[in-house]
Amino acid sequence: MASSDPVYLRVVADIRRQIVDGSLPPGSPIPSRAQLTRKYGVGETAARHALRVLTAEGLIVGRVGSGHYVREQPALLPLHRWRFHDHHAPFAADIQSQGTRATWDWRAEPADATPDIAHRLRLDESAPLTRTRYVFRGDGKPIQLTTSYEPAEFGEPVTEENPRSLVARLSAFGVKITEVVEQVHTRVPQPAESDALALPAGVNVLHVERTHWAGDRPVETSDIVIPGDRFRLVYSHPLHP
Amino acid sequence: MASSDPVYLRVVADIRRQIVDGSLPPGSPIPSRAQLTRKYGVGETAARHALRVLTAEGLIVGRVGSGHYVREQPALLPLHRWRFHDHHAPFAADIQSQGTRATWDWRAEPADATPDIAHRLRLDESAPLTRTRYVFRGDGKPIQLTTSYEPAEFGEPVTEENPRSLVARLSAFGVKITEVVEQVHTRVPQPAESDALALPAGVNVLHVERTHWAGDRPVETSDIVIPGDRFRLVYSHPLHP
DNA sequence: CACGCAAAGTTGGAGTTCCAAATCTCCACC
DNA sequence: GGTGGAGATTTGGAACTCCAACTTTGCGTG
Repeated sequence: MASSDPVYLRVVADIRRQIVDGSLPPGSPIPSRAQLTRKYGVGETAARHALRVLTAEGLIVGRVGSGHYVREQPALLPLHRWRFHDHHAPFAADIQSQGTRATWDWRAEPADATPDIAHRLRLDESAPLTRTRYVFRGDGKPIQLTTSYEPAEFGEPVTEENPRSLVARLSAFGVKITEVVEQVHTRVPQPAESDALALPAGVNVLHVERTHWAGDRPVETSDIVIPGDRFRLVYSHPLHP
Repeated sequence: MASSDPVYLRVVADIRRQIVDGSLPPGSPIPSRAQLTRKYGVGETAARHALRVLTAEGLIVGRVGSGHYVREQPALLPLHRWRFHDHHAPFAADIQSQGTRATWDWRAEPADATPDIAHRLRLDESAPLTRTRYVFRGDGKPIQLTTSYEPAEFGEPVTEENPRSLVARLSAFGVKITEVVEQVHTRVPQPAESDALALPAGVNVLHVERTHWAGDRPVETSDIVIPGDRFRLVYSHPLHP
């Protein structure tokens, strides 16, 4: 920590150290702006900026009228991605095993392929699709947003009366799913997602791009958006030599 | 966008919209602070704050003396997590297929188990371990940090003269690896990681916690840290009915 | 003793100003 | 035509200030 770099970084580094090494456990109050200016001999701007940076990093939260506090880090609940793959809502078993009530709703509607989705499903642009948007909830609060796309020719989307899994629905068309591929990356939430998932500042999402394949033909693809501060994805892979 | 919410958010929302809808393609200049104050009729603080927020979101970058520009979003290179599992450096094949030169170095040393690692390897606290730190580079620049832990009893760590894969090394001890489990989450980089990986502001890392199992015994566990803005993890899973 | 209210403290939005360091532009000079 | 330098811009750090909205605390009154 060179003494040459910005003073606000000195404050940030000092508080961050205390948080990560445990001397400031979750819930502890952070000195107020006024106290920081005195304690570190810096101006309001630097104190304020330091608090903002720590907030953006997700280490602390501010409560208007009260103060800043070390953020309670929620436990990272495991989502076992393959274990329940032939389940209508693979996530439900995991969520419920955590003692949380899992619910979800969805809406299917016709849509035209965007360039991205057309590429993922190897279709022509603007090909007719069925788009289904799911909101998965734990104890009523949204915790996963999924948008699923499949070629319109598979007709009958998921309905209240026909809540069968994808594998079951497609087998009615003689299509046998042979492989699932998931691509995971992380990104900043879009405002709508931030809103829907009630994400605190500075929390990224995990974005899973899942594609079901029947042989070498992609038959369904989804975008799955998950709060990055509350879940971890679990993939297991047996080795047979 | 209610007209009641902070003015700086009006600026943020307007610029963000132009970036995501493509009217401001990567590389385009963003109006300067002075121009923003005029254009939106706000004060310096609001203009400055808006630029800071967009920077933290990773949408723009500032260059001192020049201006702010829409950030070039690097392509998300795929890392196929299982395909090369019995490879000394599974990532090398993927990196090289991208036309990038892959290199790596490492240092093995004895260490005592931390509570976390002890739990993951089902050992007693402070049990003796071999800790190996890898730095993987693409064209010389660090792109992946890995720390691997295995019980000290497996002796002989990876050396220059003995660069065999984990599977091969352990089979010499009669230990046959049967399963690999990877747990993926995302988090803010630690300062050291941010430094080593040269991460731009606002970029999270993907953290993969990988454990190799021999039956129901964990025999190796690693923490793998990857820049979240440049890679996506690819997991594929065959379905056999 | 209990209750309510006022005062004090705190966050977050917003404005203004000053400055160092880097960059860019353009013109004058060779 | 090329080169160098001066001046204008721009970012990023920092200071100070004002204010609305909210929370906490503690005191005084019934």
